Amino acid sequence: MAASCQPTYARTIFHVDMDAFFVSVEELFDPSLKGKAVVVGGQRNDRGVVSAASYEARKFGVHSAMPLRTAAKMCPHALFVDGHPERYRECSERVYHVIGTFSPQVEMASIDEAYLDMTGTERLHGPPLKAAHTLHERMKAETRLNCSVGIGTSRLIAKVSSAQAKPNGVLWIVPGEEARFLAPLEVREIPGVGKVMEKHLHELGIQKVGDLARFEESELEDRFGKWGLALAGKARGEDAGGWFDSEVGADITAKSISHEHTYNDDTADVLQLEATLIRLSEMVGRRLRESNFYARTIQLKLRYKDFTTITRAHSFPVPTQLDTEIFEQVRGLFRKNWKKGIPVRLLGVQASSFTTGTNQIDLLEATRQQRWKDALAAADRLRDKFGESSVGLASGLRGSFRERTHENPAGLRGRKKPK
DNA sequence: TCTGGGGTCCTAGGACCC
DNA sequence: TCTGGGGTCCTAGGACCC
Repeated sequence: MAASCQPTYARTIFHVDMDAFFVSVEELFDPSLKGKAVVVGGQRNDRGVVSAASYEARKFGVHSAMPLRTAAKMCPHALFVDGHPERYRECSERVYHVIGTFSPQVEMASIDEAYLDMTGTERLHGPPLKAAHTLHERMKAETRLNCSVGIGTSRLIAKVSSAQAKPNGVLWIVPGEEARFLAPLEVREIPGVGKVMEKHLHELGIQKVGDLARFEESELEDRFGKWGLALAGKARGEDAGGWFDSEVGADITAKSISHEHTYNDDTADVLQLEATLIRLSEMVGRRLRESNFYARTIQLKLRYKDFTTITRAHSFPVPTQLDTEIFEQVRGLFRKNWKKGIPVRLLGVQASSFTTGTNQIDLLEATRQQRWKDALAAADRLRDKFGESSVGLASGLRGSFRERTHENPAGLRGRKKPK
C-alpha cells in the first residue's frame, strides 16, 4: 500500500474574489462614493449588520457582520447605503460570463467569488500567471470591477492565496510550496476555522498553520473527530473533507430554501406574528414553484428578545409546493411552541428534503393540486408586475396589520441559487 | 458592540426496523 | 425474562461562510 497517493499531475485551481464587491457595485451607480468611507447594509441606526465596508471604512475597524450601530460609532463620517440585491445579482452574472470564457469547469461559490479548474488550459491561455493576468484585465474591462486571483493546486490554496493577494492582485503558489506558504498564517485564515475552533486551537498552543502542521494528527482526530483529521490535511494545503473535496463545477442542487424576518421592534402581537408567517410561507412556496421542488420538511425558526433561538420541524408524508400547506404546518408549530406573550425578535420558515415532482398522488388529488398551482402561478405573475404586496393568501388580514418594519434590501447574500 | 439573511455541513439522541 | 447490534430516518442545535 506504500507508493503513490500522489496524483500524477497537479491541478491548477483559480479562485477569483471580487474586491469589496457590494461597495464597488454601489460606486458604479454613484461615483461620488469613490474613495470615501462607505458602509453597505442599511442606515446607521438600523437593527442590522454591515454587509460590506469600503477599504476606507475598514481603516476605522469597520468590517462585515458588525452591527450597523457599532460601525456608526467607530466611523461616524461613513456614508451608510442600503443594499441592492438585484444590482449584485446582475453584476455577478457578468462576472460569471467573464470567467466562463476561461474554463469549462467553473463554479460560483457565492455571489462574489468563483473557482475555475484551469488544469490543462495552458495551450489556450498560457501558463497560470499569464492566464490570471489576462482574466484580471478582462474582468476589469467588462465589469469595471476589481478582483483578486489566487492560484494553487487545491481549492484551499487558491482561496487562501486570493485573500493574500487583496486588493486587486494576483498570487500564484507554485506546486510544492503549499505548506511553506501556509505556515506563517494564523489558523483563522483556514476556511472553516471560525471563532470557536480558533479558541480551541489556541488553547492547545496552536497559533499559526505551521504549528497545526506539526501537531500530532491522531490527537487532532481524538479531540475534534472527523473535522480534526480534515484540519490536519488543510494545514498541508489539501482539500480534505467536505465541500472542498468536490470537483469544480460539479452540479450542486439546493438542499433548503428559507426566508426569515427580524422585526425592527420585537412584538408579541399574534396577528402580526401570524401575518409574518403567511408572508414568509408565500415567499418560500413561490421559490419552491420556481425551482420545481417539492418539500417534505417544513421548519419554523423563532428567536426571542434575548436572542434565544429555537427551531421546530415537521415532515409530511407527501411533499408540497403549496403556500397553504406550508403555512398550516408552520402555524401549528408556532402555536405549539411560542411562549405566549413573550416578545419575538425573529421568525423564519424553511423548506427542505426536496423531491422534484410528486410520485404517487391519486388523480383527484393531482387535479386539485394542479388547480392550486395554476392559481398560484397567476398570483406569481401578478406579483412580478405589481410587487410583493399585491396578492396574498390573506391580503386583507395583512392589509390591516401591515408591518411597520421595512424590508432590509441588503438581505441577500446567499451562497447558491437553486436551478 | 448588541447582534441580517440565506445557505451548508456536522453531531447526537431517539424511534423504529430487522 | 432482560437484552444485541446495525442501519436509517427524524429532529434540534451549533459552527461556519459570504
